[in-house]
Amino acid sequence: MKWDTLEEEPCSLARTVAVIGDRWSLLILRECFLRKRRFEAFQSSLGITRHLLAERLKKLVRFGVLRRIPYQDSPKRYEYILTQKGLDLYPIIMSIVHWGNVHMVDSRGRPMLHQHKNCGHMFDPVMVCSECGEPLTAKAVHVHPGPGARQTSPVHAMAADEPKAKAKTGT
Amino acid sequence: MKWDTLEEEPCSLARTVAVIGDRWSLLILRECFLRKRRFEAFQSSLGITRHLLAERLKKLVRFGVLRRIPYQDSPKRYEYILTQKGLDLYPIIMSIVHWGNVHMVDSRGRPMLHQHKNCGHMFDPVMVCSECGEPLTAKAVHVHPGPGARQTSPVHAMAADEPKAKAKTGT
DNA sequence: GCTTTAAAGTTCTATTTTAGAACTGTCAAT
DNA sequence: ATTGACAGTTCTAAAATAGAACTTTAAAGC
Repeated sequence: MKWDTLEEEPCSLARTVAVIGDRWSLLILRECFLRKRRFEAFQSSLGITRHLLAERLKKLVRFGVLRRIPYQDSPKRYEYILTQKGLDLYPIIMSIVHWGNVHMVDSRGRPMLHQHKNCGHMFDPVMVCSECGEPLTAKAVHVHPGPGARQTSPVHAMAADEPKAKAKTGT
Repeated sequence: MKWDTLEEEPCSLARTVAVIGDRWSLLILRECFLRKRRFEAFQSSLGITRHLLAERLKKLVRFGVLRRIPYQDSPKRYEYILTQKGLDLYPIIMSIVHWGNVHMVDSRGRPMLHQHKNCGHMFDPVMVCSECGEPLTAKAVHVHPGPGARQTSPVHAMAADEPKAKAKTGT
């Protein structure tokens, strides 16, 4: 499986991974959510090579996660800001941070705390069911193929109840 | 920044990315949450090279996300199952899937639907505040340095207002 | 008994990606 | 006239990945 085919897989996880599933993209997005917007700012705080940074920014813009906006004209200069599509990545970012908070902290404690402006409290993110509001666990969820599920050749589907099918050796 | 230093950054996102921040790890985890457990099963449904699969599985075991358990003795055979630490990745996986459902679907619709066993409904995951229960958005969250924040030079944690510090280019 | 098959890896080379550093072009300030 | 900031681009060396073949242990088929 190559990077460009990933994006076309009948799997929402694979498609999202095609956009943000590499270390640098996620770190760049962290900076974006911390209000960083400029090439130099990303580069110096991440230590990413300029070459890769340019490439990743282009990719994020191409996928509509960031928008490239001129902020001065003399020498044309641009900054990168999150689109709504990009802002919608917030639950992903927060759940990644939360897992790190719970499972990867050292003795000194959390590097960062989050305060909810609405209620004023320090909080953790919790993922709940849109219908009943209960916290979600893997075991409490049943997976069904949706309308966009693969139904072409019998080659590897990724639905929950995949039979034994596939063995991509046969085409 | 190298992969191994990433794990030691004073940032929960970076530390988590050190564990699961590459395309194959995330796809392997998808399979784990879909009840796949064996080397051959991962390999044939993902099309990952055997070499990389072996390496990624080792890494996930090393970080305590998967446990390697023998399921027969004659020729020793092992399978990989999620630990509690691994199961705790569920919100990350689900929010990735959800973003793909919202922003990366084609005309055919979602590849997969999720049903909550507790309430019986098809649902979407929603991330809420642990304190007030309201849905979270990036703009409604204020970030503070925590006890584990970087404290070497002047305060700059990777909080919202990092100056330019650490310009690796000089002085 | 001999060959094939299966699982779970390991080993090998060719190709692609990434790291690290230097270079480019445009303007403002010194 | 020179320096510095910004947003990149270009180059080579080093690292990671793809793709395929090979290994080991033991059961199954002939």
